[in-house]
Formats: sequence, structure tokens, C-alpha cells
Amino acid sequence: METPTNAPPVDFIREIVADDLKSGRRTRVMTRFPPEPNGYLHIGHAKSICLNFGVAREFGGACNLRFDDTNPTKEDVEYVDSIEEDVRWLGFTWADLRFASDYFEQLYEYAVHLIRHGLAYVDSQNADEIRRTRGTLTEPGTNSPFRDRSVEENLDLFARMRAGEFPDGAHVLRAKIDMASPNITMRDPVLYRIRRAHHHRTGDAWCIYPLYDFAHPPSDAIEHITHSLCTLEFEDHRPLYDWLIDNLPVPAKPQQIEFARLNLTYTVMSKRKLLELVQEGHVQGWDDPRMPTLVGMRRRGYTPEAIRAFCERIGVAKRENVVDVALLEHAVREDLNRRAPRVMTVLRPLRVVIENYPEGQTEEVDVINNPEDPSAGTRKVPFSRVLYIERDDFREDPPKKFFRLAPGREVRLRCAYFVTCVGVTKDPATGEIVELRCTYDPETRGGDAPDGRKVKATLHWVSAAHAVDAEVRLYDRLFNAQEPGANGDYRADLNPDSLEVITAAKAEPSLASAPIGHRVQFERLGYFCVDPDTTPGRLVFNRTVTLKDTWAKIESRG
RNA sequence: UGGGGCGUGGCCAAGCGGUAAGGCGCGGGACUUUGGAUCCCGUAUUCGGAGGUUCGAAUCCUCCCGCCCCAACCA
Repeated sequence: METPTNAPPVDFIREIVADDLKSGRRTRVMTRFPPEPNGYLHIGHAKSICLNFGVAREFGGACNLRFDDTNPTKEDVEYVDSIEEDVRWLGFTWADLRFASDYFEQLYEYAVHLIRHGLAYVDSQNADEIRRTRGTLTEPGTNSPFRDRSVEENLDLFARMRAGEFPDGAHVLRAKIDMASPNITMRDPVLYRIRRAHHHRTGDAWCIYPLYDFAHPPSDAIEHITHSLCTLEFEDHRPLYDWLIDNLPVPAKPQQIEFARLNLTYTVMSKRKLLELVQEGHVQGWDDPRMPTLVGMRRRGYTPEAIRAFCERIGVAKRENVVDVALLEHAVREDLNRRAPRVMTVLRPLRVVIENYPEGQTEEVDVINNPEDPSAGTRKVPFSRVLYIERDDFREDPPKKFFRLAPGREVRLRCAYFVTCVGVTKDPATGEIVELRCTYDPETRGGDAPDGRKVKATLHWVSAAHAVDAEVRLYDRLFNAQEPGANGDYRADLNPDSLEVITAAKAEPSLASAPIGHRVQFERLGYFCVDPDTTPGRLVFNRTVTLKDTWAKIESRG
């Protein structure tokens, strides 16, 4: 059993949904996650996915995946494929897979309906004229000279727009609402534009495409969406949303509710910036483990469970927020701590010779796979005369509070023996320590002294003769600034040390055949996973996140 | 300056008139064959500010201040 059933997460949206059900205003719950297929999903989308699918599941409803593919110039199947995969990977199952483009014919008819009712007109002003006559924040707009065209003329023009009789930009269809509305969205919003572009699904069947503002409300209605959840910037669009729902013969009355999007410290989230990071080569691709994209986080070793737990903890509200990335890191550690098998890998090897250990002898010691999970059992790890330990685990002149290995000091090699440093070998030319000479106490096999004496440190190690070489990619945050770009170009805040590649790490032999994607904890170092770059001859690991490091904290205090 | 939102500890976030949940982070301690994990303890006399209503206000009223969004034929 897991933890006792947590109280269901509550937020103002779930409260509204619960009230709607209780009052009978709604009899069922239907939501949708509506991405535009113009980029890869990121952690911000995960919040929306968890919300939409979560609300549907909790209230016994369903959630659709709907692609908002109304702008063919920006969209591509590459993105629809990755989005589907990401949603599935996160652990959600949609009721229906839909595309706004599925509704193009219906949407066209709805537009005709508006025209027939005098609620829409074909405007023949160009984009510039439309912009200029829209007014400003403080001044009302002015009516288009084409605003009073007859229904017949509008019908004719709109049909000919569809038929391809006019060049791109010659006309648009606009809702006839109020050019003096204090809400700029309501100043006769454009509903359709002429755009000769190949659509990834409808091909060249259409040369006019609806805009988001027009397509979204009826699309929701067609799918009988009850609660249409979106981010805060659409608050001003809600009156238009409702206007369309009220003026169109749609089969349902969905309700739009807005919530605050997710922001993370040390992270950029806008699609534009993420695209630039890729295109300008600051990262190696959308799936670079430093990216906040779901593909990047997956490659980095994040689990869907951790991401879902994170989304649950940050809550849903309307207040602008910047969540500490430490909370995300906490969520992965918490998840991986109980599931990831422990393993020993030495990142920066320091050779150790156990002087009193028989030359040529090898024995296998039993090492615990996961102290959090006794059922994970133990494994055999070879131990021999020559080993590697972490260079950071030895100090010739140890500072206060450093209780790892030092000359004359005894420490434990995890699950093996107590060893004492009896000598240091240096390169005569550089003075660099190249090897440690130690002795071991045969009585301490397994890591405990029969006489009860204690040591203050336990080190991870690997047998030199048995170790497998590995490349380890140590990722750090992509940006140095909490809020990249707060003081100018976000690129200036890029962390030059966000990736350190270690090419000659020494891993314990059990890792030799670890499959791609396999997640482990390198004891005392962090959580790592096998990167897809791994080939039969080359093992590559990505560091997902470090372990909490109390020593590093003490040391940095000075 | 027009409209729409939002302001609770370093970061999220409960709270819905009865006297400030929880998580992360941070600090301290216990325990420990990962300086990991776990477990304790501490961390807002105060809710953007000022008035007011009330026996009683973060919650109601008034005014003020601050921040975000909107003037794409993007979503």
C-alpha cells in the first residue's frame, strides 16, 4: 500500500466543477487538452494536462485530446506525433482524439449562420487598415466601411473566399459586435482569413482558415465540453467565447475557466525562446536533457509519476507564480528514491591499492540494491586488490568536518571492508596524487567491525579490473538567473557550465548491459539514466538530479 | 490613462466572519553501512496599505498602492 488515500487536491476549478454537479447545472464532466501542434510540449503543458485529465477522472468524466490546428503555416505532423506520445507518456488516456480541422466544414456553416443573422460581415480592408481602425486601449475603434454590407453580399463574398476567388489578405470575415467596446477583443474580431497554405491534415482543401477565437468555442461545444480550461491571458476573450456560444446553434454550452500558467525559476518556458535555444545551438535539440520539454525531461530521467506529483503540489490558482525549480527536483528525488536501484559508479577515479589484499584474488561482496525496498535484495559486486574511489573522497590535508578518507584514517568501503590509508603516491613531476596505498581489515567483511569500532564515512568504490567505462553527462540548470532575461536578453543568463561531460567514469560491472532509459541511483552522487546515445561499445549516462549534498553545503559556507 | 485579472512567510498554496493548514526551501537535532533516506523541532501576533462595519475581519465595505494581461488576418 501507498500512503493513506490523500485528500483529493482541491482548487477553485474543482470547486466550480463540484458545485456544477451538485447543483445539477451539469450532469457530467467533459474536458479537453487543446494544444496547437506547433512545438513540443513542456512542463507548463504538463500542468494543463494534469488539470484537464485529472478533473475528468476525478469527477467520472472524460477528456479529449484536441489539436488546435487552425494555423497551417505554423503546424506540422511532427508536433502532433510528439504531443500524442508525451500525453501518453505522462500516463493519460484521452477519450477522443480530435482536431479543430475535423470541424472546418461545420465551422464554415456556423460562420454562414452568423452572416445570415447579421452577426458577421466580410471586411475588405487590409490588415493594416483593420489594425488602425481598431482604436487603442483608451480610444474606441471605428466601424469598417464594409460593416454594413447586405447579408446577400456577405454570403456571396464569403462563399467566394472559400472558393479561392480572392488573393490572400483580400478579405476577412469579422464578427459584428462593437467597435467601441472597452474590451478590444470584442471590437469586431476577425473570424476567418484567406491563407493559401498546405494544411498538415486537410491538405489544400481549404484556403480560408478560422482563427482560434472563432474555432475554439464551437469546437468545445461540438465535443460537449463542459469546462473549457485555459490560461489567464484568455480572460478577455471569454465574452467573445460566450457571445459565440450564445449566437451559434451549437449542441452544448461549455464554460470557459481560466487559471495561471506555470513559471519555473531558472527556466524559460515560451515556445519562441525554446525554439531559439534549439535553433541557435545553445542546446542540442528539443530533447536535450536541459530543456523543460517533456521529451527533454524524459531523456533526462524524469518519471511521469514525478511530474504528476509536482503538478499536484503546485496547485491551480489565478495568481501569477514562479515555482521554485527545487520543488520539481524534490519530486523526482522523492519518486526515484523509492524505486531506483542503487549502484556504484566512480565519476572521477582515484586508484587505490589494498596492500595487504592478495594479488590476483577477486571475491564477490553482497551489496544492497535499495535500502528503501528490502524486497529489491542484493547483488554480487567484485572486490579486488586495486580499486577506484572518488577523488573527492580523499583529502591529504582534510579540513574540519571532512570525514572521508585521509592519511592514517579508516573508512568503510560500502558493503565491503574497512580500509585505512597508509600512503599517497604522487606524480613526481606535477605533484598530483595518482594513487592511494591502503590496508584493509579482513575482519570487517560486509562493512561491520566485530569489535564494534566505528568509522565516520562510507565510500562507494569499484574494482579496477572489473569496472566498465562510461560516459557521464552531468547536467546543471540551463540558466544562472532565477528569472532568465529579467535584466535584458535571456541568453545572457545562460549557464556556461550547464553540461559537464565525464568521459572516463568507472561503473560497476552490473551496469554493462543496462538498457536505454534505465534509471539508477549512483550511490552518494545522484540519480542517473542510460541515454539513447548508448551503443554496445559505449555506455552513456545522464544525471537526472543530484542527491542532496550536506557536505557540499557545509563546504560552501567556508 | 480604457477594459480584464491578481495581491497570505524566501517560493507555491489553503483559508469563504470566529481568532493564519500543508508542501518546497531554510535552520537545528535524532538515527544511519549513501554527509542519501527517515524521524523530530523551529521558521507570518499576521494576511499590499489606510480607514470603516462587527463582540470578533485575511475573510464584509470604502479609498489608495503595486503587479500581470489585452491594440496578430497567432494560439
